Amino acid sequence: MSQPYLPQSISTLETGDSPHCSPHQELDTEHRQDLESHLLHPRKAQRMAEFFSILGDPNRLRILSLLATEELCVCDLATTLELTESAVSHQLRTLRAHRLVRYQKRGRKVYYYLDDRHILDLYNTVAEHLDESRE
Amino acid sequence: MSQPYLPQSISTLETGDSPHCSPHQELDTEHRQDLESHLLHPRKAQRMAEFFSILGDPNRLRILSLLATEELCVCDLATTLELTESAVSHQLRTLRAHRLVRYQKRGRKVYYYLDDRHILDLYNTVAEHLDESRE
DNA sequence: TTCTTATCTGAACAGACATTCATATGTTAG
DNA sequence: CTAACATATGAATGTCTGTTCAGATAAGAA
Repeated sequence: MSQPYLPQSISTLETGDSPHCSPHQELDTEHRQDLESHLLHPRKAQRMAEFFSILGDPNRLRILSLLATEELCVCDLATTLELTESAVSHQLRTLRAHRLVRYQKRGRKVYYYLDDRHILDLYNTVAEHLDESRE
Repeated sequence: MSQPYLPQSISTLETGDSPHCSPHQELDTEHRQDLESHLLHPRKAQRMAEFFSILGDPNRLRILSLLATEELCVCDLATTLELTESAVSHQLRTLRAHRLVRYQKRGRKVYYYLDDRHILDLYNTVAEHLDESRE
């Protein structure tokens, strides 16, 4: 269905000799509609971006790496990561708000655990990706 | 091998009645070493975070969504996304620097295309994830 | 009750970052 | 050559965000 994204596909793009970006002569209507059908809707783009942004912090990733094995309380996370308990709590708040983690109170401690195994899939996919692209 | 991450695993954590976070009585050495063996190394955490951060911008995601179908020049991207060509160029610079896209000059235009199909996998995984978690 | 402990929260500060604007580079057409 | 076009780049600006600090809340211990 969809064209390959490699350079060889250039030929499928240029449907003639007319350049696209002339002042008032843009993409022909047909091609333009085709393009926009593949374009990510702003709302979904926003939600996906927010999701990726949450994983875009080293300390949040390290928290998740620990919670991937077992649930932990704030203080254990803080000591293991060598971070302030406040900093960890703030990060957990973010992770909680976006449903990446859940928590369960036991006594005066609060144990956090991963909410969704999908996170682990993503986590592993990227880890592998980075391993492949050297170092 | 690894423990499940669900609340039920609490019992496997507490190896006794001694709380973890007492002032000077932290995690017992054995458990601490076990934890740290699963902890993401700061360097790798940093690299993974940078990678996720790149996907953490709506306009970059929209650019990628278009390049997923076919390669495009800066001006076509700009008009389709209704962004300044300068803004698009800056974003492409970022995507280029982190090897998410490549480019090929043809005449005075520069055509960009995805560098790696892994990006699409990630993209789709998250898209599905967000679809599942309602809306 | 009072005193710790564990966590949370809001404000404030600093750093990162996306866009805009102006300008520079490079390419094709005339 | 010059003019128009496509893209790249640097500085400046406004916004977002992660941490720290101080204080609040809550729960067990004495």
